[in-house]
Amino acid sequence: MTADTLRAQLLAWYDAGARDLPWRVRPAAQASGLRADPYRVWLSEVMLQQTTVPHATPYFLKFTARWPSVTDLANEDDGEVMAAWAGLGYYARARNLLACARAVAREHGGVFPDTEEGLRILPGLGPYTAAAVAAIAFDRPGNVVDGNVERVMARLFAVEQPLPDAKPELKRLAAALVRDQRPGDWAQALMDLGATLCRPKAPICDRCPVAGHCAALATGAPETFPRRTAKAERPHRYGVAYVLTRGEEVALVRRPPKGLLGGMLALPTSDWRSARWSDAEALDAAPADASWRGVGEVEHGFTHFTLTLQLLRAEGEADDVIWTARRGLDALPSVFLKAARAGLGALL
DNA sequence: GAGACGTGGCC
DNA sequence: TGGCCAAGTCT
Repeated sequence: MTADTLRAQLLAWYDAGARDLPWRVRPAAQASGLRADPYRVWLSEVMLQQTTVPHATPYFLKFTARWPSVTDLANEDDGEVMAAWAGLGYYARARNLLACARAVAREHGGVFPDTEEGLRILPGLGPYTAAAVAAIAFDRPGNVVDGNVERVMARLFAVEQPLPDAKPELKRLAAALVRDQRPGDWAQALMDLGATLCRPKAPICDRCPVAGHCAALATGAPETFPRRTAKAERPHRYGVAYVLTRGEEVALVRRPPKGLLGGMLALPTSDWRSARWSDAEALDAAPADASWRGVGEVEHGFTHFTLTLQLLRAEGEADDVIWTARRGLDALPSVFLKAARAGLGALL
């Protein structure tokens, strides 16, 4: 059958050239009985949600060196894990990571459930991650569908319906290719194809092992798949960030546990709104009575809005802040690291 | 179920 | 340079 031919071609390509990634056990090694560690598979999958391999890899190495097992992670303090995650983004992932590790440690004796259904209940494991961990770590057949797989399906079958409406159809097409044989390798082969050859822009079709099956290639413009509906434009917001120093230390605050940058350390800020802040308004919202002076601004793009942070700097005292040495600033999310650097640099 | 939720790289 | 994009989940 065509589907089985396609599978055989893609798996052969994967066997010959699977990427060597720190959390992966390559097919040849699996043949000698080596299996992937569920903890490492889970950790990598969570870090890779909406995140590129180059960005996630150093974090994965840092986490596994510091917390070699899920129990080690479960026993760590929240602040330490949030600080280690700083810069990776989507911080709800870090909060759920800890909640999941503690659930596995407390309710499952430190052993991950070995089925998709069992995994799906854990915090931070949605349909994709539960299926991926079940397939990769436990060799459970399942339909592992992420953005790569959606793109590959949209191209193989030249799906005209635009994303995100096409998601159910793409998932159905992917399901029709799943078999009981080598489910983990199949999932990773599909994702490797999407990441290396069947890329969003400039796909490398002349090296694709399944180009002969690709309806999008046959149209002459494979890169135009998947179709997408136009996105709404991002609004702009303004806020004031306060860089308060006491000698070599900087005043930080802990953000509320939910919402944007929830649970992370931050510079004190005003509210964020659609209008720029006047000097008087900015002084009014300051966390301390001090000789504030403007030291410029920084701009930062979030997923759903663009933020301009007007920077005010002063030397002084304040209550309810966390005084932090400059070295500790690497626990800040990128937006505040950028603001802190700009504000402190202005003082030199 | 539509919107919230980060970041850095690329062209 | 600014919009697009990357191994999604939660509410």
